Amino acid sequence: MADSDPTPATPPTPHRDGPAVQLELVRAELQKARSKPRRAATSTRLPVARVVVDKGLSHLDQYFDYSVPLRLDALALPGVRVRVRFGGRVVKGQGRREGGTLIDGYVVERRAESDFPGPLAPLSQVLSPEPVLTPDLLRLCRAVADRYAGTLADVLQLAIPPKHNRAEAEPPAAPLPPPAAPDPGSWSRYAQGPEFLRALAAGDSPRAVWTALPGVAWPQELARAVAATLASGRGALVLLPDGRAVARLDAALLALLGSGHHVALSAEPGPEERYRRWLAVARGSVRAVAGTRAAMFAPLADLGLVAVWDDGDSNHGDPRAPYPHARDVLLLRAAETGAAVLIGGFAVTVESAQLLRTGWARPLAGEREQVRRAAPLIRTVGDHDQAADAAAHAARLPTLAWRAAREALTQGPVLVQVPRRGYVPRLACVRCRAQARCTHCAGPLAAQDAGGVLHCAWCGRPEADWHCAECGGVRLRAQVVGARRTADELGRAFPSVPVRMSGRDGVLASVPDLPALVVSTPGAEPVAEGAGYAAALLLDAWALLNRPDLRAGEEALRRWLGAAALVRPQQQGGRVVVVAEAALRPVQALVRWDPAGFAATELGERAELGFPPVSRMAALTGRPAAVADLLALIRLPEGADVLGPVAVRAPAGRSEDERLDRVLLRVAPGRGAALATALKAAQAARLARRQTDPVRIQIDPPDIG
DNA sequence: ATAGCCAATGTG
DNA sequence: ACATTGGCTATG
Repeated sequence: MADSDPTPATPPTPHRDGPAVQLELVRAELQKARSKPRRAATSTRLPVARVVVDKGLSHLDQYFDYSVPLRLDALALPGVRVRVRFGGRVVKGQGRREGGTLIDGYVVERRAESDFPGPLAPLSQVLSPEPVLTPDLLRLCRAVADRYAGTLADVLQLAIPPKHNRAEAEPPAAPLPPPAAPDPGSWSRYAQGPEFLRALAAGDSPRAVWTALPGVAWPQELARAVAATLASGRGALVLLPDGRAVARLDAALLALLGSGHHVALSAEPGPEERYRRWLAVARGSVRAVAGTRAAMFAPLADLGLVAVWDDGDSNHGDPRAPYPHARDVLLLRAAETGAAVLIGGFAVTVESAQLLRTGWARPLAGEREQVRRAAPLIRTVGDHDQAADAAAHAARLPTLAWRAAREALTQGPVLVQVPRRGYVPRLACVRCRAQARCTHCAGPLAAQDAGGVLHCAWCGRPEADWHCAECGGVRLRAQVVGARRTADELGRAFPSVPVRMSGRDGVLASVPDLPALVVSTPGAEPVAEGAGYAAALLLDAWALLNRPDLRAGEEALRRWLGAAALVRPQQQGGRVVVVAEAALRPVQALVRWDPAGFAATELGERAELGFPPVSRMAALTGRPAAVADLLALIRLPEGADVLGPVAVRAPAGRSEDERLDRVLLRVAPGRGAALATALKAAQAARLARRQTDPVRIQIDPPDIG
């Protein structure tokens, strides 16, 4: 059929306009004008290119065959980026095509013939000879698309960075020979640590959930795991929640291995450098990657280890369709390649607890004695006890916190964690902490700037004389005081001590080992040089715990552990004061430094209540009619629950008809794949019926109120 | 999505 | 009789 393709060869289309390119174009046009349209000279051996087009529509999630013009025969190899004409019309009688738009795609296969009965359009252009979509990467992206009920094109967009000519023109570097297996280093603090490294170096694939001991050794420990894997002749991939963490592992890898064995893949170096490094991975020049979530697709061949640090951090979830999660993509890769798995952090997620419970992964944790040796002393204090000292009282510090800070400040820096950045004008009852809500619509009340009159943030009604619906109290307080104001107040409470801030507008990587108050929002805590912080105060802990989220407890503990891990061990005077009720489970888990136990308990509870990750869920969000339409089309797997729909709050300032509904679908463990398939089919059916009002589909949504 | 095709509708 | 518009369809 390709032989009968009568399409004339299309002149190369410039993707960059320069004088030379334009001249070439003119020449080509002239030639076309002179000669009558003639049969395309197509490649003789494998004249058909199977192409995945870069369009995310779910009913277009299929391959399209194109003929390969002779001039592109040698270039249009599997994996290369191409440009094709898409959506044109066959001119009657001639079987010739015209119109359509040029879109990008990738060759996935060269074939002798097509099973498409109609005439094939020719490839318009090969954008670069670089085979970026390798068979392994294609298989992975397909698996991710299926798992998340998304399209291959959407996933490819996340997996393959935009091309950069300059970087591509550089010749590939030869890979270094594997390094020697490292000694265990601080892994010997873990009973199973040295054995884990030995197994990696020997080419085995152990799988572990690693509860990291407090301190700053984890980048070195991850680096050793990478080095051990490289020593076995295999590749290693480590994902971290942010650029700062990537920089730490990068430094540890450099120190352990020197340069040339690995690359850091994060947004920081800019698109060209990022592509250069990605290419170094794709070309096999380096065998180890430390990166942020986009690196979850890094095209490492012969993968020996996939690792993720702090998998509870929300940065590991990609916010773009189809919303893949770094940990889960790594687990897919491990299942496909048989690679070893290391899921590490100070905290343990319920997802990791489930891997332990099923026996799929083994725990890798310090013995009690090691924990005692590494962890600071942790004290709780209820937040009704306010320090008598006037300044401390103004800074809302309980006596114990105030004393701990004052003493520790003679020894070194003190970390103060406050749970959210900026001023948060949400109000709560001083007495019982219940949130102040509108009597009409139950929306949150907010303080109007000067006058002090309360208004509902949802319906805008003023609330003249508020009293607490729970306890009848009449006094309010701001639910969370932001980092800036906390810093101001602490500055007044400790006038002789410098105050530094780390948060949204400026994250500090580290602070010197000198007396200072370091006010930070969770996740932005700087590392304290030297021995670590002398103390940490975890303020307004109740606000973290009261978030209306299934994960509130887990998330609060994760954030506290992250801060507490930066404090000196108890023997060196390290102290943590958490301002929260001691009876609460996450608080107890912090005091006992028992993240794994907490996660196991939490998992048990989720199992009882039928919550994820024990059951699998999907969230459908969209306009009510669209959600109902999709719901009507879906053929749910047996035993599926439909929860909702409930109205989710319309984006601020939008009108009523832009209100969104959300439905949660819940299936038993093991039915997740069936649910994804069913959703994808329903979505495709909707689009085929031209119901274009969008519905967002999220598998395993990270936040489900 | 999006371009192209056709039929229905509107206009001179 | 012809132009304009809206719905429908396939995309190689």
